[in-house]
Amino acid sequence: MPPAHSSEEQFVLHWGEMSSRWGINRSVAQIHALLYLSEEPLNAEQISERLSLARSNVSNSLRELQAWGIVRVVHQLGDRRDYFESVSDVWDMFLTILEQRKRREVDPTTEMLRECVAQHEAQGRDAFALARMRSLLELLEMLAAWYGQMRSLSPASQRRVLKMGRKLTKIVGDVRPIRKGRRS
Amino acid sequence: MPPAHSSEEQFVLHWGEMSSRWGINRSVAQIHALLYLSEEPLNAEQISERLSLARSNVSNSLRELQAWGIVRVVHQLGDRRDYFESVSDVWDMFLTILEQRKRREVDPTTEMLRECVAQHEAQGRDAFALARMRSLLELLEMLAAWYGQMRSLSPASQRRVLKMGRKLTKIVGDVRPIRKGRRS
DNA sequence: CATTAATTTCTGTAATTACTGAAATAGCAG
DNA sequence: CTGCTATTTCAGTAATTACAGAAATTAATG
Repeated sequence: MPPAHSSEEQFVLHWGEMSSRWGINRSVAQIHALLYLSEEPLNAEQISERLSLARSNVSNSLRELQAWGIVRVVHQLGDRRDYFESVSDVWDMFLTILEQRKRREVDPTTEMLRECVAQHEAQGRDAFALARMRSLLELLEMLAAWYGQMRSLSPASQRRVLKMGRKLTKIVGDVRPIRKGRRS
Repeated sequence: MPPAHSSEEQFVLHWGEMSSRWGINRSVAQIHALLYLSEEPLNAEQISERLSLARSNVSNSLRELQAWGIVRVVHQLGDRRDYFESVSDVWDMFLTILEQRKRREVDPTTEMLRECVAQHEAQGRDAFALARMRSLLELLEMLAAWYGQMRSLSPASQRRVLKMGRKLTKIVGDVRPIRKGRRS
């Protein structure tokens, strides 16, 4: 075991703690953190040792990370074990996670809403509820459309949009940088 | 109880199912869904009945919804019970949730990263790990900056940015709407 | 100040989710 | 085919989280 609490370990540990807020489990997050900081790929055995996790747990967690698309398997010559490495580009990683979250969290919700709206229209009873469902659906569709367009830009342009910020303010012609007094 | 499986109920039920993906619990989601579809505010008793949940559960869930800022308490004249209603504007609701998630999920992570980077610099051992932590931190800070600027726009302008989409493509001067062949 | 209604806090239980260790499977080397 | 190593699946256990019901608190009314 490496010297207790190197700052790499700090990071791995903290990343693991954050995990619950992000809706993934600790093992998965810790493994990802470890791989992200590691210059060379690691195999399951090494990960299992470093983090004191059961091999089976490591195996499953690695599978999940691969499903998310942020960890890849690579091979060393003359070694038949699987080695794993994290996607290195943070922007790429961010987009990948965003895409996955959209797929898992937003898309099914949109689909469900569409069905609810359709069904509600058919039996057409409560106009108020219908209107509310519709505006929710509209929002989700607008967001999805925007996301789709951003995604169609080259990574370079995506970064550019992100860095534009202030300039956007002018383009969009906003005179009043409103100061919402809401809550607190 | 309304006729089994009106589409309002469908919505409430489905919303409850989605909840786990969104990282909140079923009761909270169901209550929010119910309030969102309800034209008039409801009190805890009514909610408890409608959804067959324990009063205490309803009470706690309502508190959580208020903490999220998407449900408010209102009062009827001559009735000392608390009545609750959902924020009605979906855009407002969206921003509120985004803000909260940033506060709970992103900000602490950023803070933690800053500490890790500082500490790592101090003891300055593994340059590779340090570089990776730095680029992660950079990304988070960039996103936070962008978010801050968007938030400073008036709601109207925010919507405008959202609807711009295609136009942004030109402003940002992207010629090649890249088609990333990544995965499937 | 006592009574009653409304709400919250607390405690135990149920349900879910995460994890381990053992057993099974897959795949390569001789 | 046989033995060996890496990986996965599975079944049981531990830990966490969600929830119900009772008890306690708060607040209003007469």
